[in-house]
Amino acid sequence: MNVVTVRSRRLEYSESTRKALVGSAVELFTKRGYAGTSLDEVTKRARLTKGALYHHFSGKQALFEAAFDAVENDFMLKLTEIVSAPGDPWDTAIAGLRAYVRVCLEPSYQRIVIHEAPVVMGWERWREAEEHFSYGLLRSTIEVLVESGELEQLPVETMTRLLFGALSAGASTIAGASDPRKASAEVERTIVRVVEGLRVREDGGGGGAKAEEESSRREGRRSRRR
Amino acid sequence: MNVVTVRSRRLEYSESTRKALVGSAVELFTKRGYAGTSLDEVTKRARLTKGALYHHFSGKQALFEAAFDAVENDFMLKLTEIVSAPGDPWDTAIAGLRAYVRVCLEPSYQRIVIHEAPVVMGWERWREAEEHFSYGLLRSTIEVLVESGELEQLPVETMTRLLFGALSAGASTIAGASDPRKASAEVERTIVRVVEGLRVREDGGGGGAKAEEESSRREGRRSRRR
DNA sequence: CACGAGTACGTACCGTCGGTATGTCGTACG
DNA sequence: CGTACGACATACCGACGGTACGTACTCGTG
Repeated sequence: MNVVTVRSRRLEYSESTRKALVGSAVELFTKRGYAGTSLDEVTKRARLTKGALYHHFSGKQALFEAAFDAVENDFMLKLTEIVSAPGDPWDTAIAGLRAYVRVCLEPSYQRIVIHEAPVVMGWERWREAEEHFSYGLLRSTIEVLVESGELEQLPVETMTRLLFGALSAGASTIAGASDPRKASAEVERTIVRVVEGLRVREDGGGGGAKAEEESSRREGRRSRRR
Repeated sequence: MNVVTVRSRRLEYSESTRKALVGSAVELFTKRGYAGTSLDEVTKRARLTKGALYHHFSGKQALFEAAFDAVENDFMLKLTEIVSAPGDPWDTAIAGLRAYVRVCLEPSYQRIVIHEAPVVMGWERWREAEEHFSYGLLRSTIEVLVESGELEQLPVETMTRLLFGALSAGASTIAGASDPRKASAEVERTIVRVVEGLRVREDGGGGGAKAEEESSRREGRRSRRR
């Protein structure tokens, strides 16, 4: 039984055209946005026709989602290896934050993932997709920090959302700034400061007082939610 | 020269149809989004035709911006009076935060202002428009807090952007949650905690200052505790 | 009151674009 | 070597944004 079937030439061609379509879509969606991009443009740029497009994708939305996945996969590889690197969890998390801010400078990520996707795919579906990418990454990072006692005991889900929103806004700020380098530095500094504001302050006798004060938020710790 | 011209009957009619169009647009944009709403639908719902629409607005975008302005004006009135109320700046700011979270529960604000507007109007134009509304409000609030020494000395512009992003994300979270009331409470608590993390730590003894801060419902806390 | 002017719409139409139906060509396979 | 199927191309449809033009009504003026 030949488990590994010989890659036929047909499949190779097919995959190639598919990649061409997605690549073209990423470029055009980045440049002109979803509504501003016509499928004829996409196929023309890929030296194909709508027939090819509708053979590989069920429609414009599906093409967009493919482009979305492509962009996400592209950028998330670097981030995962940064975040999952060994070392002090706090430091690696901060490093991840900085790296993410840099990722957000990429126009394709900026426009497709952050701006257009929630509208095109619908907010719910976008959130669902993001679970596998940057959002999930941020979430797991926060989870680790909370469980290791570095971060304040707050609902992880909510905290992730808020931080994610702040990061996205920071990304937009940088991308739209007249001096991106300066903006990038400011965003980095501010976001790091925000996160440090959420850090548990271990001070001599603070531990006891804090344990008392956390009485109302026990659930955030245990419940895995759903 | 008659500065106060007599309101002619025609102008009254005209204004009425204009309002009908905007109202219809707000409803439909909220329900089906920008792309999912056809102008024929909008005009039909307002018992008019495209002729009327294109007489009052230059196109679909302009209609959307009118709807955007209407929604913003509607909700920002309450917020401004909350934020500009006399009293301890910190407390009123926190109250404003809470109020804003509640505003974000409104579907029209959620969809039109937060989600669709940046894509439809373009991010730059959206930001510019927001200067006159919620964004500007948040910014001036933060400015006051920084100048009064309550908040950490960070770039006001950047801090506003990040906080605004966090708030928007919180709004989205609430709107998309299966239990909006619970989500709303969590978002409120978390965002308040984030802001308090940015508060200047006036301490004799490290973080001990936050010992009794748990309830966040201390109204009469105007003692600056220097 | 007559009347011209201009505004506030309605109607018919055009171009574009997403999507579909159908044709065609090459490759794998018996 | 024929045939079945996958990988496209081509032609076309309907919906929708936008435009051109026609019309009725209002308002100022003599």
